[in-house]
Amino acid sequence: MTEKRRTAGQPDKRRAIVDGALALFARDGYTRASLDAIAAEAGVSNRTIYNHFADKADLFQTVIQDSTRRVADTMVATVDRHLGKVTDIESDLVDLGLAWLGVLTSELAPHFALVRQINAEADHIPPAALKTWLDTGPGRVRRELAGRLAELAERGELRVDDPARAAGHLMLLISADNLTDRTALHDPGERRAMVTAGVRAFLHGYRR
Amino acid sequence: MTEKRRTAGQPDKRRAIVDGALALFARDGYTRASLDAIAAEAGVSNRTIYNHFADKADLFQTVIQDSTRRVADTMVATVDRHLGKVTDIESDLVDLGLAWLGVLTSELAPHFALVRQINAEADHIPPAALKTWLDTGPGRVRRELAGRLAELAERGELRVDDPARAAGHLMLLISADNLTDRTALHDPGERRAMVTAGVRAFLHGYRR
DNA sequence: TAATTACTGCAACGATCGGTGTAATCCGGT
DNA sequence: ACCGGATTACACCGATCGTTGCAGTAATTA
Repeated sequence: MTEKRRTAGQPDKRRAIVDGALALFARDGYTRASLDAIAAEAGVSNRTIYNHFADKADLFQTVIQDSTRRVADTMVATVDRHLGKVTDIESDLVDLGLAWLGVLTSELAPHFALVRQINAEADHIPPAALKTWLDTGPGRVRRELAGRLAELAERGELRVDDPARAAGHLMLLISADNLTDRTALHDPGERRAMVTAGVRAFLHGYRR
Repeated sequence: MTEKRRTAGQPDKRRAIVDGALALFARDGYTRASLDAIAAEAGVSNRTIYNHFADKADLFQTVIQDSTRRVADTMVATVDRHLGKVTDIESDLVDLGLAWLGVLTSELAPHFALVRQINAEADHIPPAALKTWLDTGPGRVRRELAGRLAELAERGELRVDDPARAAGHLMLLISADNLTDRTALHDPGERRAMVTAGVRAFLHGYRR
């Protein structure tokens, strides 16, 4: 044996399958996305999919784990890049928010459609898999952001009782319109307005 | 003719169908929910569904419109009840938040699972239907809440540049954990903590 | 009473889909 | 040149599903 294999089949085929499956699962959902369509999207035979994965559910969970790890890596790096050294907290948070929205509309965009599928399909996903996704995906990003906010609190820049909750609030406020009018994400002016308003709300609130 | 009919069939059967379809569409999604299962849930013959609706898509859109109107009515009434006369803004907002979460976990809960299905299925829903849903559902509630916040701003209680955006922020902060750890919604202590933290963030922000 | 309407149960059709078996082919390693 | 695993195309099975047709029945109306 020349190379140790963690999984069956050729790695490039496996990658093509996972990528194609992500595109179709994200757009069509678990039930509507057929394995024939996924095979065609991946440029692979239907039969080959079963050489790499036990069944459709196995492929789905693999796609979730793979895409989640990639996006969480990017998100964590984005948080560290913008909150590693903070000079002006308001403008730095705005920059973080703009970078955040940049990820939402990047080539990683299908992942967030997949997240919507997960949220809709939660009752039909094994609880253990849901737990793993929550912990390695949004949970991990939130912990990273919470740590940065705690640092800023120790330096006296912020007043944060519960860093994890504050991180959740900031994530929501930065991409507020992502949950209602998603078309706003593609207009640069709207993006800036949404982020600045979110950051201002996060910092100052609406009292008085 | 003794009574004018806006739609075919007997009204009670129609109501049973729409209610059963809501339960199954919300839990299983559009594709997975079968018309046989919906008919069984409604205590109605499969064939009767086609007496009231053209096809599955027609039923789905009807369910969306029906459930959306009901929930929006409840939400608007909740907003008016808690923000009609405001004495202590912080405690009144907390009460609104608790009532808000009460709706999320009430017998109207299936609606919000349906909303998750809509968000996942958006690419497969006619844009006109999506627009109508957004306008008569969350949009309507947000406008109502924005009007109340604008009142409070005029009275000098709040500082609000964009009432619609502020309303969106408040809605997000009040039910922050609804988008990640939905199990927190069923623990009274967690609910109170989530709402109070959200309201405090909305009013005061995290600066200093 | 007669007629209209709605509901029901059942069968059936065509299509789609997940999954499997099989035989042929391709390709890297020895 | 040989071998073994990987890939492919194709056919197939059983199940599910949306939808329709049809005949019978109950209820409401003229």
